[in-house]
Order: sequence, then C-alpha cells, then structure tokens
Amino acid sequence: MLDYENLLNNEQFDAVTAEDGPLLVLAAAGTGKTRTLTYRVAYLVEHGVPAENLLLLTFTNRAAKEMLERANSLTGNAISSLWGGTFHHVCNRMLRKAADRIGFQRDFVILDRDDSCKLIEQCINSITRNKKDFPKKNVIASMIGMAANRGCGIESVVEGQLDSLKVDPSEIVAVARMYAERKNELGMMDFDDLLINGLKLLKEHQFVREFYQEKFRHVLVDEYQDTNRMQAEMVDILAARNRSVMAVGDDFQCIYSWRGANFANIMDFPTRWPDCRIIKLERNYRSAPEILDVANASIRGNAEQFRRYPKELRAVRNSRRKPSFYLLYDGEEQGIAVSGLIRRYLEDGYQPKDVAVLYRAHFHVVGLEFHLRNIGVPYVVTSGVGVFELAHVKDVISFLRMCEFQTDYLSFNRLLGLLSGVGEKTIEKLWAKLGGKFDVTSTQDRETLLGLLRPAAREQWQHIDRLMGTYHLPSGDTISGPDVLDRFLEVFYRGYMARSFDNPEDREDDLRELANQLRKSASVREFLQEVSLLTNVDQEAMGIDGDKNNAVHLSTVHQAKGLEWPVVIIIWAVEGMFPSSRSMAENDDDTEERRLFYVAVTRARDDLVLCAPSMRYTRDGGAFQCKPSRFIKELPKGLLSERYGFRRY
DNA sequence: GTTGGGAGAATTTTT
DNA sequence: TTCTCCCAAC
Repeated sequence: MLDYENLLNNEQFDAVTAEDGPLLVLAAAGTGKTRTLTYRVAYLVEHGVPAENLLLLTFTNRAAKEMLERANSLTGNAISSLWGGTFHHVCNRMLRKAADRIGFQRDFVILDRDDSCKLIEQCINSITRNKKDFPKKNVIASMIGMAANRGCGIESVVEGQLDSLKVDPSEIVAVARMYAERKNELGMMDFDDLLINGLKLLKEHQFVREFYQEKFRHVLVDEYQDTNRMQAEMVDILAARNRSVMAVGDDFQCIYSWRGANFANIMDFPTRWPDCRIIKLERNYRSAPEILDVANASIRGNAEQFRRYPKELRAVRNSRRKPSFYLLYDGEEQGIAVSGLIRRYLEDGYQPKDVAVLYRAHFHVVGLEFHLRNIGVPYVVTSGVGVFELAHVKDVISFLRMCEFQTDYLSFNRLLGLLSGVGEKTIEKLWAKLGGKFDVTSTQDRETLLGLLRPAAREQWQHIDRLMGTYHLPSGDTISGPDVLDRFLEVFYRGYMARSFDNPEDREDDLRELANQLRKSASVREFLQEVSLLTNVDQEAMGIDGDKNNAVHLSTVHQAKGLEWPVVIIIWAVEGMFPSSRSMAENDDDTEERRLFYVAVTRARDDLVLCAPSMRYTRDGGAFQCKPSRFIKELPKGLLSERYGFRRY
C-alpha cells in the first residue's frame, strides 16, 4: 500500500482519498494535477475497485499515455484493463462495439481533417456556381466543426460571420447538408461525429447507456476546463448512476474555446452536481517565485473570471531571479538574442532539452530556425502537420485500408490517384463501373478494375493487385502488416516517391517508423481504426523522432500545455501576434489570449525570458512598428528585469 | 482528362 | 518563404 499521506500534500491527499461522490479539483498550473489524478487511480485500485471499472478521460493522447504509465507503475501494472484516453478515443472504442445500433458499420472509417476537407471540396464543387467568392474548404470545414462543437446549427455560425462573407449563406448551409449526407452514404465519421455519435449512442440506447453507467464506477476527467458541451454531457451521463465523478481542471488555463470548449462547464459544475466537494490546489512545485509573481499578476487582468474561483499560485521553491524582458529591434535581432541566450544557458550547464522557445502561432518561428542552425544547437519543432497527416503516410495507409477493409471510397480514391494517367474523373468512372464498391477479396472486382484501367496505369496496378491477392490467402492467413507494407514499397511506392518527391529518403524513414508502429499494435485492423486519432503531439511519445531527445523545443503555447522546461523563452510577445489580432478580431475579447499567456509563463521552472521586437516586416517588403504585448505592459512595475537590445545581456 | 509549370496569395490555436 | 490555384500543353 502506498504511503499517500507522505507522498502528497494535504490538499492532494484530500482529493486522492476522497469518498465516492462528485468532486471538483481546481488545480492551478504546476500544482501536481497529474500526480493527483494518477494517485487517485492507484488509491481506488488499491482499495478494491477493479481497474475495468475506472474511466479516465483526458484531452490529449500525450496526457493519457503519461498518466496511464505513471498509474501503472504505482500499482505494479494493475491497470491494463482501465479505460483511459481522449474523449475521441473512448467514443471510438464504444462505437466499435455498438455503431450498428445507430446505423453505422462497426468498422466505419474515421475521416481526418484532410479527408473531410476533400469531401467538403467535392460538395462545394457540385453545389456552387461561382467558386471564386465562395469560402475555401478550410473555412467551411471550421464552420461545420464549430457548429458541431457548440452544438448549434450551421446557420447560426454562418450568421455570426455574415459580414465577412460575400456569398449567399444558404449555399453554405447546403454544402454543410451535402457533406453530412455524403458522410452518411459512405458510412464515415469525422472527428466531431465521434463525439456526436458516441453521445447519441448513450442517449438513445438504454442498454448501452446502462451498461457503461454500470461499468464505470468512477469517472475521472482531466483538463475539465477545456471540455465542450458534448463532452460535459457525456461525463454527466456516464457518471449519473454511481455519481462518483472527479473533474480536474483550471479555469485559468482554458485555451480551447475557439474549438467549442466552454469553461462554463467548470464554472457550473457545482450547479450540476450540487453536493460536490471543491478542493483547490495552489501550491506550485514547478516554478521559481519570481515567475509565479508574473503569472499571478497577469491572470488578474481577467477580472471577472478571477472573482469566480480566485486562485493564487503559492511558491514552494526558493527565490531565484526575475524573469527578463528583452526589447529588441526586429525579428533578426531577436533571433540573434535568443540563440545567444541559449548558447549561454548551455555554457552554464543546461542541456538543450532544458530549453523551450514558445510562440503564439507556428509561423512566428520561421526566422528563428536559421539562427539556431547557425550556432549548431539541436532543436525540434512541433510542427503543424502530424506524421499521420503527411501525404506519403496517408498513401500507404490507404493501401493498408484497401487490403483490410472491403469498401472504402476514400482509400480507393487516394490509391488509384497515385497511378499515372489517372485523375479525378477517371476514378469516379471506375468507381461507378464497379458498382460503388471494391472488395479486395473478390477476384471478380479485382479483374474488372484491372480490365478498366488504361495500359500505363494497368502496368503499375498489376503489381499492387497481385500483392493484395496474396494478402488475403484462400487459407485465411494474411501476410503480416509490416511485411505487406514493405512489399508495397518494393513493387510500387518507392518508385512513386522517387518521381514525385524531392526528399524520398526522408519520407521512407517516416514509413519505416510507420511499420514499427504497426508491428507494435495488436492487429493491422486495430491500428487502422485508431490511426487517424493519433496526432503530431504524440509522435515523440511514440518514438518517432526519438533520436532528437536532447534538443531545444520550439513549440506553440497550445502544444506546450501540460509540459515544463527549466528555461522558457517566449518570442514575439507583441501586440497583434500575442495577443493574436486574428483571434481578437473574432470576439473582441482578450481574456482567452491572456489565459494563453498565463499557460506560457507557467511552463517555466527556473528562468523565463520574454522577447518583443519593435519592428515587423511584411512579405512585400514593408515594415511596421509593433508594441510590446499588453500582457507585459500591464504587469506591475518591478516584476521583470528589462533589457534593451541583445548586446547588453 | 491529366499533368506540370508558373503566377499569385497568404499565413492561429487542434482532437 | 511556402502553399494553392489556375491554365496551358500533352
């Protein structure tokens, strides 16, 4: 039995050992939120709750993995049967068992962002007459997503953005409808559908609902402040029977409201669960007091919110030195300053992996990479595109999908499109002639397809076709996933990469990693059903890029959430970039940006550096002044040590 | 119908 | 600077 009393502080101990019943843990940054959750899991398991009766919901795969690993080692590997993961993951898992109840196949395909954009584009093309003025597919996609996550109709989203759009709103509504219909016909779900349909399943099917209500004696939710309406509702339903729900979160760190996250959920939790206990964690073990002073002062700028659940980060660590603020001439000087600072930190004994550079948006980092390369510091950028969204990875996955599942138009489309001389129209015709299906196990389908292709394409497809034939052997055996992937490379894809990409070797490395992942998972099928839920944030955790372990981290603030580094450098802390003028234009409200700043600041353990160049250049050669961020200006005097220009540090 | 080249536009945050 | 779209040539 773990010695909880000595391993935890008083508040953490209260939360971990709380009796059954609703519990809201307000855990400010760096106060041991993960620790509390993992010990809670361990505590419950040690006190006789079977792990399969626990549900642990997280916001990212990374958080899930981290917590499960830690809880697992605390309990001596006793939690393998625990359900844990993102909301999307858990919905996926429930739907794989029961999707047929709501009109889907259990092996439905998940559309990732790219897939759904393509589908939306098709809808746009078939509905709208003048494509010129019509919003781009990405815009429509985010409108549809917004509607889904807010739980409102597409109409009201369109209405809200009407002045910036120059088109007939009814056309947008029509596109959204058509997209929904197309998805239905294809039997596919996008990310939002996983939540929508997971919830639908629970609401409409008493048997399913009661099964899970019974099963999950304890529901634990991480990052509760970032849940949207659907997610909160799902938690409420799942916990309704046993009433043992533990929501952990920090309203100061709600940074996903643009995605439908609604921190009213955390504010109203005590209303929805009137007998809930509230425990506050305020002792911060992470950061030096001078850093916490900045964080505390900054979040007070959100006056209204601050009144509701006032929290003050209280330092446990000893005093160090004040965070510094560099006012720089321009991005160039910032690059020199940042790389110079990093070099000095390395001389002082820090490792590259101890340092992170954070920024508001991906494109803010472009100028900096050059300088880091210059001084020869290893670095990793958590880029915007995930491994599983890369074109070559998706190509190969399409091939695997076609091998494994019978009819999947999307994969068919993607794979056939790789052949030379085959484009969109040809594919449509082929698909129609095949009768709207392609079953890889049917010799007839395979022969028909081969016969329909024009010679050049047939020549290429033959090899793939033969390979598919050996995947499903009459004996019922299949070649292993990694092997079939290898063969695919050999007979077709390596050649394709060589003539289509300028960096085929790099891409082949990605594919080799994909094969490794495949080898680790239980079956090809299972891997394919999960793969679209994996994102770039998880890649390091999964071992891709594993050789870059000791490197400076360049990351957006969003992706840095939940992480910490001894040294954190925030770049482009200027008006218009952080806070971002785009996000401000949408809702005329800087509170979420301020929370984002709070998140950024509280990532730092020892040292925090804020950089604000005074000049920004536009692509057409123009330049304009920018002012340091309001989040710096509004701080009380004396919290930062101010430095001007890089030559003076 | 497909493909590739060239001109033009454009940059938030992500499960 | 990179991505996207459009058009002209196969």
